[in-house]
Amino acid sequence: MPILIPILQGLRLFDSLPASKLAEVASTMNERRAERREVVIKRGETDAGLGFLIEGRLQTVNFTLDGREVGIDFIEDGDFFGELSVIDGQPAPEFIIAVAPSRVVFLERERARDLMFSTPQSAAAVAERLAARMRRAASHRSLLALPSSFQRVCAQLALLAQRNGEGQVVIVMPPTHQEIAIMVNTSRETVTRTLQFLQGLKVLARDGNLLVVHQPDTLQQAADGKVAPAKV
Amino acid sequence: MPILIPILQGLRLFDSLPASKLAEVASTMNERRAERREVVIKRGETDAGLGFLIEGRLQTVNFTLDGREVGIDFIEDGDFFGELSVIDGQPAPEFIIAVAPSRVVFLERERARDLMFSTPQSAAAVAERLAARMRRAASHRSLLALPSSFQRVCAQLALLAQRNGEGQVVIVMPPTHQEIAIMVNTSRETVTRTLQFLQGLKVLARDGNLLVVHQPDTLQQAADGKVAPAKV
DNA sequence: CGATGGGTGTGTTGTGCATCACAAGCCCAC
DNA sequence: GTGGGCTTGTGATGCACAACACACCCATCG
Repeated sequence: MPILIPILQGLRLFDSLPASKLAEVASTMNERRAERREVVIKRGETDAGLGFLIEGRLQTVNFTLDGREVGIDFIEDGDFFGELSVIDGQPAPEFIIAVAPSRVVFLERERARDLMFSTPQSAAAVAERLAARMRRAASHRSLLALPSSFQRVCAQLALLAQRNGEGQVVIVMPPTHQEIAIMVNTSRETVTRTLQFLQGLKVLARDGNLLVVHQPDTLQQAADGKVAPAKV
Repeated sequence: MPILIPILQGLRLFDSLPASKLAEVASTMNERRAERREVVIKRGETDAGLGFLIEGRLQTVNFTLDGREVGIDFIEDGDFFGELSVIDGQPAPEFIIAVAPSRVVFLERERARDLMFSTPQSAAAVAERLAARMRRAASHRSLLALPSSFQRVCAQLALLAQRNGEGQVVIVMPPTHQEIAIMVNTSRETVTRTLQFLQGLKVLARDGNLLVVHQPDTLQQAADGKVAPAKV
């Protein structure tokens, strides 16, 4: 799995590891492919180990008692996941589901723990990753406080957008309306209507499996409540 | 500050530290008192260091662009806070405010970092703490997905409730309605109405600066949507 | 090539709750 | 005490949006 090694290095977890050791670790990891909607880690599992997302996109979701889906976070390629159970040995608090065809590899729990805490550098790198996640969670929490669902959808879109090679701002493999809806506590229909509105303003345009953001600034203004659909 | 030492030990961050070293660390920490509504850490600060809450209760809050308050989390006594900036050196993402008269101590940033990552045990303890926070954040996220604000208030109350010495379930130093409201994305008035309803059912009762939960199970059912106020 | 099914687009209806407005407690300071 | 500041209680109003119900689109697959 030669392609794996640069990816692992990119994670900074393994900086202090000699290349030979890294290769050995990589050899113990088994790759797995996940299609859309496939569950990668089930809630309640304890031994899934530490996962790395090579490509694709995952979403952590939970379910309320009444069966409603709740989206917690998106995991983009290059990130890891399932670290909570690795760290504290407790069951996974939520499901992790592929929202795009994905390639993942797992590192067995004990091995991952050893790597994480064996050196101060790697421990610090792990802590930094967790801190980054906490910050994401906090900003997402603020997003949820936006008064109108229209704003929340726009803000979430702004978070998903990235600048690609040609200087365009795009959302690759856009999640379905439903998947966006559960992230921002709204209904699928409201997401549809918001996207319709934005496309009407030429802020967004669909292009195959790419969602092009033609006016990132307008999108941001919409998230801030400065642009809103006319009231009927 | 002799009382400080058992508290620090309780945090498990310092398990691997000899008592003499611990005493030395404790001596570098300066205690501070914070009254209600006082800001303990400002958003944007980078050098606050690692804080420990000896007694009282803190709340991490943020503000949306339009000036609306957003409650992120409550910090109970015995916990630490401000760890994100210590770990990654980035500015604090939100404000930390005392919601009850509190005593806090701070450990200077570099020193805290050293302690956190000097040994694998302490690094693991830190990671476990962060993991616990992530779990709290995730469950709070699910709470926010509850369809009715009535349920969200009840669920938040259930989270705040603790069993005290006499086997009663109580909420000590209950936060104000406003402080609860911003935690669960609702209005102060709705919190008031919910509490009125629960008191009418004798589920809750006010007793000085104590909120007694007479029927914890009913409270939980209310959070699950099984008990609700009659529609007008 | 039609069938199947997941995803998307759109109108309608009802209601939960934010918002406003103000009254009434409560508690601390002076 | 008594005043003045936060906190809590409660009614009236309007509107945003969830929920429902269908139509339509377009992949993919036998």
